Amino acid sequence: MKKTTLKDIAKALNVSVSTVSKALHDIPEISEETRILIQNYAKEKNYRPNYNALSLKNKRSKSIGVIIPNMLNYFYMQVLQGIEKEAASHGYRIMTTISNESYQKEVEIIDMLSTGSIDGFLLAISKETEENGEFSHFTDSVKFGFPIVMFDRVSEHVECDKIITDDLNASADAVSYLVKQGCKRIAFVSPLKSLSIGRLRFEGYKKGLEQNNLPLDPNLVINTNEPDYKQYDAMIRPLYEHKIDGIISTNESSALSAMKLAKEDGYKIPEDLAVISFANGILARNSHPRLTCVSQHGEIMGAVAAKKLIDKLEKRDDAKSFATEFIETDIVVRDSTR
Amino acid sequence: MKKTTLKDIAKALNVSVSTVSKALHDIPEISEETRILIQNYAKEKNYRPNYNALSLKNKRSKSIGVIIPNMLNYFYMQVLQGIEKEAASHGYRIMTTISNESYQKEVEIIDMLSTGSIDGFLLAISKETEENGEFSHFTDSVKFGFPIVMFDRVSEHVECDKIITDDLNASADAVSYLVKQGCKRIAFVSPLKSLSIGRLRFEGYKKGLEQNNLPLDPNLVINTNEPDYKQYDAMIRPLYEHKIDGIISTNESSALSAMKLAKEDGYKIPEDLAVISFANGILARNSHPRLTCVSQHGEIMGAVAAKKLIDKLEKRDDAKSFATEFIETDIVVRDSTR
DNA sequence: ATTTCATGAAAAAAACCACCTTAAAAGATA
DNA sequence: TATCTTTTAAGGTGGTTTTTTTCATGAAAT
Repeated sequence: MKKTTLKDIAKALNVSVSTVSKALHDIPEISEETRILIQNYAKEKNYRPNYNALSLKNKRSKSIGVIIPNMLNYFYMQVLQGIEKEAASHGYRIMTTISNESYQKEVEIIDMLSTGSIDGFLLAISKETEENGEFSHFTDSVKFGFPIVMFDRVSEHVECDKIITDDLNASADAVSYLVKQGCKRIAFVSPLKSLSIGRLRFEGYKKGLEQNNLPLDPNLVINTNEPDYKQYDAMIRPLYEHKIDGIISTNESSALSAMKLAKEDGYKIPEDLAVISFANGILARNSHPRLTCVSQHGEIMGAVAAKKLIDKLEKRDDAKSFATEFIETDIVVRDSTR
Repeated sequence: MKKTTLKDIAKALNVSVSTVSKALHDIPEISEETRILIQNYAKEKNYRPNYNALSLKNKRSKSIGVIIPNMLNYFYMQVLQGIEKEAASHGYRIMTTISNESYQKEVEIIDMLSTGSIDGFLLAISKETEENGEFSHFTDSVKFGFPIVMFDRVSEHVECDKIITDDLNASADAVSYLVKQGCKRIAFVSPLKSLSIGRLRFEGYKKGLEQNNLPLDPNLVINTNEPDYKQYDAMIRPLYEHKIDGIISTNESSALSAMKLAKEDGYKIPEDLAVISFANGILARNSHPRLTCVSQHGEIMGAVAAKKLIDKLEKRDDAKSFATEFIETDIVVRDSTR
């Protein structure tokens, strides 16, 4: 079976193509009689306009390109879900791609999608790109009329809208939260040193200590770039020789590693050691004890980012001015803190 | 800045549009000199043919529509990752959508994408659709020339290619594995009663018992439809009054619930109770004890499904004949079994 | 009362979007 | 003149939009 086109309808009803088009758009120059006739027939044949023809004519595809660094990440999946829902509710479809943390892949994706397939990008910068500081593929894309809204992992070197977690303050708040629990020697554990989020969370940690008149002890800081598990354990273990009573970790699995090692060293959680972690994913809900988290609201971040891009595409938002929006965090208290 | 079109190049070099097109396609009837000139200019201007124009002309978009019931599912994300990689390697892009387990959403998605946006579908059937047995949107789609390859959750009522886990035999194998560990009273715990995978795993459980000459004790079977956590705990708890020594669960969180309750009842894992679960996700790797799993190779499933669809689209595969392919499972041994 | 012509509605035709294909024409060479 | 190369022009993809054409009506003129 073949999809019905305007031409098919025109031929069947013995009218011209333009008459059909106008009738379906309720344009008044078509007589009531003809219009009803055409509309009924179109409905009967389940007519749907061809998307490619529309895109070609309108110079916009009502599609959004999404670049995710890594799909096996609960937070990004929440963001993606938020994007998909928001986009769908505005009649946009999304093309999902994975950069796999590779700069080269990012370049290829942008090149491949900048051909009328999409109207703009939603993306989180890959690790490699963030490390090598090469952002011209993004700025070029914007120059060629494909607006970008970055989420979570952003760069100050690209002029575009950005939606991020207020990592700095969230981190500082986490410190304050632990202090209220009575913690005095709070460690910071992060494998995200080279990412902007890693830096901000570390800054927030320092700010939090300062706000609470606690000293910054370098012995209590593990700030590194994704080591393998064994290395990581070896780095974390010495912490426990410093009588710590609180840990802030920038991701879930760090927190789990730290808790595992702490238990081996005889710490009781949360009595001797309170643990709070960024990223409120599946692990946090299912760990023993269940993790207290700085919850990042990925779905909201995705929805906000999508909305922002769509506003830009539909000119409800000034194309020349860019804003950075912060998504609030919550502390979800579970069993790893008192 | 504006994207370069064939017309732009033609005007700039003072030749006709078709000359440019032919030159870029290395068609021999264009002179060496002209060809080089045009190709260089095109490269310089970073010319890319417009996707919509191509799709319109060729009546194919080189895009695949993917319908996932739920994004916050590690297994489906592995599948999606496999799909994306395989598709990208063949020059296909994917449009990712979420049915959110809803029949209505599924219908809308198919309707929205069957407009030239995509050439075919990769999908896992939503729970609601599987329950109400209404599949005409799928069969219609196939009739209208949009082939479907189903993965994981499939239906025997739709004629199309299917890629599934060999759930029945995987489940039977899991029983045999536990029996080899010395288990004699093996329980089956599943919240997926109404899904085809749930049924098959239960069949496999029964087959496995039979193969090992063990009786089927209804007291050892919890087969239900997604209860809430508390209900579920209440259903599982009575198991431990029946002196079970093994558990097969059809999903990770069931296994974790069961292990939690078992520990509360004084069972030691894996000494008193061996636990094996379907779905080899993040939870399994991070639980205490770490879960032995029937690993499903989601990425392979995605890649195989994508390959199958692309073969069909490019007529390397007979459009009229449909096959069901099984993806092998492995048992990944961790600490919840001996 | 008949013809003429303006008016306006309704419908059809044509142009355009960017690209590809193919048939035809032009030009060069033998 | 015939043959071969190179270029041009036309037509098609499905839709929207602008321009043209058609046709009926009614008023004014004969």
